[in-house]
Amino acid sequence: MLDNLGNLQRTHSCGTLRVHDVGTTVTLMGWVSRRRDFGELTFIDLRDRDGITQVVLNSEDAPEAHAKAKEVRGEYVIAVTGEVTLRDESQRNAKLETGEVEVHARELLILNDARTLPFQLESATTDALASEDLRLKYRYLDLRRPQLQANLRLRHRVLREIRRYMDEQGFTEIETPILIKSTPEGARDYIVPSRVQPGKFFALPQSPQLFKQLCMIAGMDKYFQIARCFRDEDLRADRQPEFTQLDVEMSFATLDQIYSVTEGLFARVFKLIGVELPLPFPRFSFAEAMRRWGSDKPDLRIEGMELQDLSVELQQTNFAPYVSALAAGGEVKGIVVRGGAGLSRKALDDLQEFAKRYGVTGLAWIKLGDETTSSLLKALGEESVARLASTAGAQEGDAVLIVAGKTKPVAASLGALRNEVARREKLIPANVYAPLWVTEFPMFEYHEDDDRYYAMHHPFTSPLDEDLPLLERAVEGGETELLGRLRTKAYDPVINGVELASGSIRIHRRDVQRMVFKALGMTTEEARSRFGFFLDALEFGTPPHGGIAPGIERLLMVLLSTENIRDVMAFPKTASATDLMIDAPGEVDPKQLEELHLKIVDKK
RNA sequence: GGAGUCGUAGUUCAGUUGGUUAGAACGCCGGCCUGUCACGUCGGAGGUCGCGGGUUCGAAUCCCGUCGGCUCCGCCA
Repeated sequence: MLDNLGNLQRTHSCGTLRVHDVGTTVTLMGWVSRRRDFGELTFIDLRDRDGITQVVLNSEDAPEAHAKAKEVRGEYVIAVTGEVTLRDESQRNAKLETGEVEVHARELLILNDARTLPFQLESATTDALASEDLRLKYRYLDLRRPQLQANLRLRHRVLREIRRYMDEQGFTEIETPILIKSTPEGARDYIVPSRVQPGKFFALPQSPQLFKQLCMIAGMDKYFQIARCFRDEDLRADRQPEFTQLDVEMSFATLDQIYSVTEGLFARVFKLIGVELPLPFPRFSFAEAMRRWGSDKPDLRIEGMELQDLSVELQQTNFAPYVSALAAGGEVKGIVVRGGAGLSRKALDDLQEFAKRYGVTGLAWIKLGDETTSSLLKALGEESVARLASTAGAQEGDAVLIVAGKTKPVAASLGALRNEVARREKLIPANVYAPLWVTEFPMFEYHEDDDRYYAMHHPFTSPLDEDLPLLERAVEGGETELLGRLRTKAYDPVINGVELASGSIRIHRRDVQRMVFKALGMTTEEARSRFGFFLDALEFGTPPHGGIAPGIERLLMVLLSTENIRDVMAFPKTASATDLMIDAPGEVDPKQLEELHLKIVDKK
């Protein structure tokens, strides 16, 4: 039989009672975390979001409540009224915040029962949790775990701090529409059919990009929004189809102003976890970051292990794979693993397999142990190998890992190897936060498959002032190959190897915007049909403006040192973009389809 | 689109030359217990070995397909 709550009110939460509460009568409500039954004496660990309090039920003092406690099972919801008492010295529990006291129940109400849970919230023997699909199906149970509760509360505090800070800095929070129009470039859109306009579709925003620029044109001056964004692309450990960005845009802003607002924001947020970020963040151009770390988001917690160019050294040799890579305009580069001479054959094989994922054909190595060993010894000879190692900067006891090929895969593989080796060899210090800016991203990226240039950031990114003549020559003068050299006023703040935001100064001049569209192979008519409203807006006095958009989940992942984006969202989707709890996406009623003028052609 | 990996009681896992009745721990149910807090103790129930097909006298185990979770590459302006 269940009891009614009636007018009974909680006086405390389960995490708050302390020695100074001893002697008072309290009412607690929560979930039964554990029950320990000694016949005439029963203990219940009562849990709510704040913690756990031990409740004691004694057959002598409160026979009725004690009898009722026999019916109680795990995760039952109960209310307990009783007296707070001090525990004997020997009976205290240092693991509980409330462990110096306990509540002697006078009355117990069973507010609700519970089926046996499909999985144990916390495993008693190991910290092995139930499989993730099961936990996702019963996400509301998984969320009862104190760790996830703490994560969501930090998320709340971060969002609250962000709103405070942005307000202090004079920004206005403005909401923009969720039902907008599909834009062909960029990520795949989630689309929504229109019932009222047969055959037409809305798209969900990948970001409020154009709307925030329009807010600048509207004279709002400083805009922000904590905005949900939608991208129909394949997922990763740090990517979900819908995620949240702090979207920011400001008028008349210089690069330095945006850097400083952003750094101030991160500093404030990191204070929530007691971390003082070193300000200002060091800045590196994209070119320098790629050259030195093989990544546009280098993890600067890892000391050194920068990419070393070995091309010059190897040009002289007659080792065919390297000579031909160099002849084809490629590179040979390596990284030095301090103390890596001890790497086993198997470890090196593993690293080779790892490197191959990034499009290089092999991974050569040199180990400077008691004697020098190398996969290149036969091909190059002892002397060349020794010289190579010294060019790379390796010393006694180190190893050098070497890859060859086109510039991009070489950087990608070594950049990834740097992180992987550091992770495996435990070269990443704990509780260190290493921020930086990566700046001057290229404007365009050449795609071999369809022989054209694509905007690397988005087509509203402003080129560097000094590179504007290049754009003009490329577009008006037909020197298309110059597009690859064009640099932009785009910037990403990176902390611990995680790209935490992305932003740029935008194009505010219509002549420049037209040239960029043209460079992307868009005719005037195409540009008009896609972005006509925006090109119109640019004609009416657009202030210089720029902004940035930190990813809230990424930020929380760094704050909480978790690798899994699902740890920082309440209701995430699986790697195949489904929701196992609500079983979405799902089919819809044929009537709905008909109303929307849709027909399923092939269900497979 | 591609690759790797996992899928066995409610849960986490073990289970190899293919062979009797598929095990352990936790959880669950019942008994006992007045100071436990991962309580203890005695007893009990609980299995479509993800699903489908094949090979075989015989399949959790071998083969093919398929579904699902996770991770990575491509993708993510």
